[in-house]
Amino acid sequence: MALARKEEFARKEIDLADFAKALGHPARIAILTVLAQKKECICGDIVIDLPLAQSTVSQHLKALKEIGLIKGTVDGPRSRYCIDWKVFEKFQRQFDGWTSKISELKQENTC
Amino acid sequence: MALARKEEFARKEIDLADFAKALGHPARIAILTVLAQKKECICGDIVIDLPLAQSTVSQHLKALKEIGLIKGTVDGPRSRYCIDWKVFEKFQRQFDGWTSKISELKQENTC
DNA sequence: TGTGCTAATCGTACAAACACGATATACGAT
DNA sequence: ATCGTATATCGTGTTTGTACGATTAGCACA
Repeated sequence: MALARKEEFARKEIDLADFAKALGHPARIAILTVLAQKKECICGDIVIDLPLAQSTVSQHLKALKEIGLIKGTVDGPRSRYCIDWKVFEKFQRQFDGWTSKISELKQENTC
Repeated sequence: MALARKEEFARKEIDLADFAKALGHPARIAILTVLAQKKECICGDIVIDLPLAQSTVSQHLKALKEIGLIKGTVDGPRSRYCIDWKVFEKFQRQFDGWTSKISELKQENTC
């Protein structure tokens, strides 16, 4: 990233990009999908489902947690994760807003 | 990426992640937004709008082109770019499909 | 044929992402 | 107290992304 020009963009663009970036790896897509379909989602269950080492999965979980898409609680010796639907839906609305905005602006193009 | 375990995920997950990744930088969000609102979008116009060097913008354009979200044509000494709405909408549908799928599976969670 | 413009590509530097094994931590059970 | 299990974190190597200046390539026009 050399010198993170990122900050010079509009807040909206940065937020949207961060959300997209969080979904920008198949492992994280897979994790969210797994989390959605299990009621009690323990870290180990996810590790089994993915073709990755435990430590790598842990990293992806951390990334999703940092952006707020998932929450985690400690339950004895294990960790339970779940999607934070409030955050998820916020991002979804934001994304929808952006796509419908640019779709409205859509013009017949010249190329 | 060490050794690109990426290939071991499902095609659907990879496609979705690639799309998200393409949107995973504010510059590329900004580029698409600009492209949507101009009929004749010349590379130079985009460069002026962004806080980045010409060569860097060119790289981002290339990335968007590679995944198919935009098309480019040469027009004399300049380059014209536009969104490939067919591709854009394809990805949008894919994303919608995924979000509604996981929303349906949504359970009251335990954490 | 040369000049001037636009945009792509090259080379480079640095930062971040990805992946793993090894280790540390935290807890339950014995 | 000890052991076993589950998960997080650390250290490390490799790859990819981001950014820039410099150069190249293409085209229009004098």
